[in-house]
Amino acid sequence: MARHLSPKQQEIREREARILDEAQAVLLARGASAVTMERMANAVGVSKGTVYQHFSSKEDLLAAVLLRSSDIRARLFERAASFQGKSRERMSAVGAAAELFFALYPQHEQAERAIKAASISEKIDAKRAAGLESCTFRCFGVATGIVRDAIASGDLVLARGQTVEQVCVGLWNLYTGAFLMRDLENFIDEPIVTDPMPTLMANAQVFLDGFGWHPLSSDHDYGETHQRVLREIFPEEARSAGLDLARSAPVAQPAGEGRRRHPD
Amino acid sequence: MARHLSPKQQEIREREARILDEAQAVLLARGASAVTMERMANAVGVSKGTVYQHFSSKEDLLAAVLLRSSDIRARLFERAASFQGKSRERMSAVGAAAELFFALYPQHEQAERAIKAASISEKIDAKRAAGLESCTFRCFGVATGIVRDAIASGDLVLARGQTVEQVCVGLWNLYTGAFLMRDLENFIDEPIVTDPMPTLMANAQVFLDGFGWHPLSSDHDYGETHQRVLREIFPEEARSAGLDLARSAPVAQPAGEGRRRHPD
DNA sequence: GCATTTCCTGACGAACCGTCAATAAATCCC
DNA sequence: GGGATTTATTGACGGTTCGTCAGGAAATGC
Repeated sequence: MARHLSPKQQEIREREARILDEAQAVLLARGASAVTMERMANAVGVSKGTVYQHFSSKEDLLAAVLLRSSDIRARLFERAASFQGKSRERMSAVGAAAELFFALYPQHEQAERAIKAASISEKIDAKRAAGLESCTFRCFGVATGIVRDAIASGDLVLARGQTVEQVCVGLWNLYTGAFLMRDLENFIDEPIVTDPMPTLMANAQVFLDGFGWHPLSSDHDYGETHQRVLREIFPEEARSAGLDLARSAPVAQPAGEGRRRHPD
Repeated sequence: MARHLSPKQQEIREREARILDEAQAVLLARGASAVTMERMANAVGVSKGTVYQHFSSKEDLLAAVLLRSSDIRARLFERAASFQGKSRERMSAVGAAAELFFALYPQHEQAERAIKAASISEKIDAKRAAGLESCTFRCFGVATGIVRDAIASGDLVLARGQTVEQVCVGLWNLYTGAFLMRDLENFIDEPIVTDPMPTLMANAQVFLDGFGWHPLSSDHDYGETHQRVLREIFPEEARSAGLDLARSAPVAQPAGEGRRRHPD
């Protein structure tokens, strides 16, 4: 990595971060269409041309926002995998990491949708595109590693035709589908699930039960594991996310009302 | 419903369908950014202003595309629920409907992403927005009905804290997550799953096994059920989708290569 | 066949993207 | 320090698209 940055280079680098901060904030508050290059320029006190020196296009800027949060997600996953416990507890720790990420970086989904809707991946810097891909692979790598450990230790025995990837893809789909749902519900009046998060966690455990990954959820309190993961691995993050570290087993809630809507 | 349309009204109505056809085709072939109001106007031989008489904005046009396919999806779900068989077979039939829809209307996801990325739901006609919402509820209604039947017949016994909605939301998330993945993979070089469809179907069964929904997949060949559903309920659609009606149990495939990419 | 309503048009203003020649600032080197 | 050279910055500009609307064309009513 490049050490010894000149004052100017230092300033440029820091400005890039400020542009990303601004883009992230606007993305979350007013949607991707409100992220205009001119607005970003004004927000950090430069002209449009200068913003284009950082990002080759609007899509590239959004990709940079996405890359920043994707990297954080990959780090959270990697930290989660270091949890000391049985294989299925470690996988649950990754689930907790996903939940945290979901709470802490709500603009991630927005950015992802905006990029995929508009592009035309040619508009994104090749290095950034490769970085994004690599973040996804790091996440999958963590998950497949845990599944392999589970098989090696005998906690998990895959049935004929089942694969390690299948387990990971299923969990990934379950989570991304739930994250998608959260975002879509900002658009409709009557939410389908009142509180999607506990439902998601419960469903992930059901899915793992379906593979017969031991210990089954009937034999172990994964809600407790989840709390332990938050306390032991992510105390800082859990606090910022406003998660109650004392709450117990997460299950679907009966009912509620008055959910926030898409801000304008 | 309005009967007796004057020739002019007939023409207007038919023109609207042609605009939707064109938008759908362009959406699929070149992405949402290529769907411009002027292009649509030229495609059907009218001026831009006339297109705006049908759709109040570009987002509204895309919402109309989405509504058309959403309605078809709801119909497919409703037909699937009429499959004669055990409760879990009926739920598998809904899964088959989802698969068919997925294959037949690939632009659906594109439209959904484009709308949700840009809007600002205020830009969409209220009636259309309500229609979209209602399609989702019809789909969920089908699913919850089957789950309730399963409980009533004793095929499914929910554990403490589990809810009917949880089952449906889990399946929905699994499917939407997988559909999302298919689209995203058009953007990356090395696909994570070679053939996502069989993996998805297998995972849905794993998920239902996790709830202990009888008969378990170890006691019944749901691949065979799937084929029967295609033959008995959706012969027409399965043929257009190019699905092999003779193929047996769908499971994850080992490997392959040369997948299509985002067309340009 | 004429009055009225309804529909259609394309020019227009506004917003945004991305470029680039001119200008300003930073850096290098003696 | 200061002049030469490299690098960074600016904002006006051309191009595209959105959505509007006054005026003209076509359909409908009587």
